[in-house]
Amino acid sequence: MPASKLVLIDGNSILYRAFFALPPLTARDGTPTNAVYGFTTMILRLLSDEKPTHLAVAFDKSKTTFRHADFAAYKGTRQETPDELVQQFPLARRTLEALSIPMIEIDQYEADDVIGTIAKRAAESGFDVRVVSGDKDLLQLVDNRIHVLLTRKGITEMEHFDEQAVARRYPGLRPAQVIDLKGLMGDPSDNIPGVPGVGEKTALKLLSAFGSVEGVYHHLDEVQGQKLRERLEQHREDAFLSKRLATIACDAPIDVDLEALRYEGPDPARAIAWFRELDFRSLVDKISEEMSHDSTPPASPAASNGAAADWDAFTYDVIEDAGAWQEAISAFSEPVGVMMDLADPDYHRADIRGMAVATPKRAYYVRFGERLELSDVRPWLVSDRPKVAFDLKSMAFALDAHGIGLTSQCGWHDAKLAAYLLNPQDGDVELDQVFARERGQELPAIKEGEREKWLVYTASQLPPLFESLAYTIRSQEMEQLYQEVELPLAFVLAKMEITGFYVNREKLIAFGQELAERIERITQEIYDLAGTSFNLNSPKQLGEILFDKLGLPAMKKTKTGYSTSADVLEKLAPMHEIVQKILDYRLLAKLQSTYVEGLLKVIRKETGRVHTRFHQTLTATGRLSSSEPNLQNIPIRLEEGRRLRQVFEPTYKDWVIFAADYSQIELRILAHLSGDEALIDAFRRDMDIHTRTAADVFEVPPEQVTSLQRRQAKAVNFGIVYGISDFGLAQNLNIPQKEAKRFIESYFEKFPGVKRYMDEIVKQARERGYVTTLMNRRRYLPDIHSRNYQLRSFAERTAMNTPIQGSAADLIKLAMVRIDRAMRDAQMDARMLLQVHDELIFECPKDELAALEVLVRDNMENAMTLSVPLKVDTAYGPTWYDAK
DNA sequence: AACTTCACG
DNA sequence: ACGTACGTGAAGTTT
Repeated sequence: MPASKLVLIDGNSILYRAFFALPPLTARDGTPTNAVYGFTTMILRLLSDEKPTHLAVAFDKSKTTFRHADFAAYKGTRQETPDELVQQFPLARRTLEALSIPMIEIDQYEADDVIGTIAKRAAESGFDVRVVSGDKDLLQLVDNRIHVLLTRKGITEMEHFDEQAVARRYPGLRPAQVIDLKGLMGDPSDNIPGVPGVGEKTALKLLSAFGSVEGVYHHLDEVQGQKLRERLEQHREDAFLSKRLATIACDAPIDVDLEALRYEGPDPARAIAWFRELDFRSLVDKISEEMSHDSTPPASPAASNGAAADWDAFTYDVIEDAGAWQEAISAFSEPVGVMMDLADPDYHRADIRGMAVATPKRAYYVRFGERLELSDVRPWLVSDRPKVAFDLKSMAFALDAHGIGLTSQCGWHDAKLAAYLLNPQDGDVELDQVFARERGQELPAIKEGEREKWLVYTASQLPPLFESLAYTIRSQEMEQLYQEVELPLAFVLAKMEITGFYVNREKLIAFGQELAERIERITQEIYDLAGTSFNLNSPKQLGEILFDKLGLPAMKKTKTGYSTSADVLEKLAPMHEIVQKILDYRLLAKLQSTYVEGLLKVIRKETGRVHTRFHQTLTATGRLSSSEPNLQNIPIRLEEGRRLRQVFEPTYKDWVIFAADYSQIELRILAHLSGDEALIDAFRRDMDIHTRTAADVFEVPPEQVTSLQRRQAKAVNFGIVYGISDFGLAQNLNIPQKEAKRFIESYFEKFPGVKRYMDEIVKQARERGYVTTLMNRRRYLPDIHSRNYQLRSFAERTAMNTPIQGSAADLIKLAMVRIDRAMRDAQMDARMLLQVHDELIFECPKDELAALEVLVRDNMENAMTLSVPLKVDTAYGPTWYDAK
């Protein structure tokens, strides 16, 4: 049994040291945080290095202490504490609260005295004691059980002093003599006088000869040097006063039970939430990481709130009949974690074997079979009893196959959605990553034969996980976004995935055959022109043919060789017949491999439909993405590709495909966010925005805008939304960079509000470390402070783009939730099929078309009230192609 | 697994 | 002097 180890920290001293040692640092609201940051990193370092069993931080309580009664000028030369530091003391206290570290302070005593008193008492009780400070005075406390750690240059580096180390630092000095040393030398920083003319060297010599201040004066006549003797004589009072002032009171009236200082580790959720508030991003990661590695007691992080149950000791009951099920659920009052036991990791083809239902207190595995069917648990699953899942959409999908339709009324929460809102830049994260990051908890690996136990254990941990996440969601004002948008949307998306989109397989195959013939023909033509056959799909081989064999000029290089991208080939097209054919080949090959073959692979035999997956927790901006197949990038720009849309048909004869898309949604949002008068005016007048932009930028009447000018203005508008650069615009328009620069300057002159907004949002990103959307969706931009130009510029463009792109995502998501609800209320048969960022696709019986049009338009246009109107265009037809 | 290219908003 | 447009997914080649 190792001895108990008490670490005592001199809070004031460490905060001062950190404040002066670290460069200015602020939280998003401008509050200075550098001292707290240093203080916190130092404490975290101590926790991992020293592994204390007991811990406390001492603070000075009041400005005056018993020492001022003795000597009014004590610490009289101290500069006023800078305001930036004063502000950080309350933050430091809150930090300690968040880390569950006790604080101690006693009226009329300094932190030193508190530390000295407790240190001595603890040492007597057999503790190993470590005192942490930046103040050398504390060295007087050193003995064989008490060691002192003094900060060195930085803040986390510590010098460890035991008795030998003190003697090395002050040759021949015993710790108890530190006060005598101070008595003779004085200490300008505390305005302790000492004996003038006596410095460290002299004082040490005197003390090695006479042992103490008292000894020195007792043997004053033996002191070498007349001048020194005179000075000592003259300042006898000062010497004794100085020694008294330097002496730490180890008998302060403190009523502290040492056991109350026992340290069980912080509650990671609390710590992380607080560090987030302070914008200590690196510490959020660090604490998650450290805690996930450090699961051994006594520093078990979550032991204090009983959150992290012990895996080895974890037990659960198995429920196999309806009676046991009823009994189990009737006893739950708090939120229950639920994990479905799917037979296949792919939720689109998964069968439900069982279900884990658990809280940290009671845990069950529900096994479905003859005595208990899924339908028996249906009432509970759809009830409003609070339940926490991880990835509700997949659960809703799987349950639908059993006739159980979850809705937003069913009392569910989704920890995955909450985690995504807090850290969208992490992408689609798995359960274990969320536990590690949010709770500092390492989930056990799923071992052979322990699958059920793993599911039940994990389910039991979901409620506390969600509680942490929800706390932070609320503190970041994203509750509405979570409650009213993302959570209900999960059910809408599940339904859309379940519905799927009917694909006419015969048409698709016929289209593929047509493509195959054309590809065959064009391939032969290219080989003839090249004089050799090669792999047309290989940019490397193609580059050799074009640039080496045919001697065409290489315009651009990639990491690995010549670039053969479309924009390069387009420039080369006039120079050789082969180039256009290669472009044509690429177009056809893309359609064939990605769309015809790709789509054929994912048509479900049973339904004749494709069931895309919408990823709700993936993009950094809040958009959805779509995969297997991706139905958000079906060709439209070129007629050749657009024809693919003819294979997407309604499920039933006499139904139609109905499409509704927002007109210029991103520029309208920019108008709203920036408040730019010209832009707002343009939208209020419902003008063609690109023509209006061209008229302003090129200073011609709108009627006289040429098609080239409009095209260029359109590119400028895109550039603005993306976070413009002259280089990017030049590249896009294939014009000189200088000219692009003139366009941009001219744009900002005509739309000064946009310029102001762009400057402001970048500034805000720098100050807060993140940007937000209309619904408070947040994206962190750590690179905004990078010294690397490229990274910093990228972060700045992202700062400009994300509020626009993300707000558009908020808007259409909100519209989807409302449309779904309205369609259900109206008991429509029509179904929402797809979302493509600014448009929604439905299939609809012809006789519902008029009602659907009104319902959809109304909900899309009025999803939010902005300073410009929102405009929606609609269309319908027998196939997706015709809904234009 | 990384790279290139290209489809969409 | 630097070297980019914002957000995605899929296919094919090369390493």
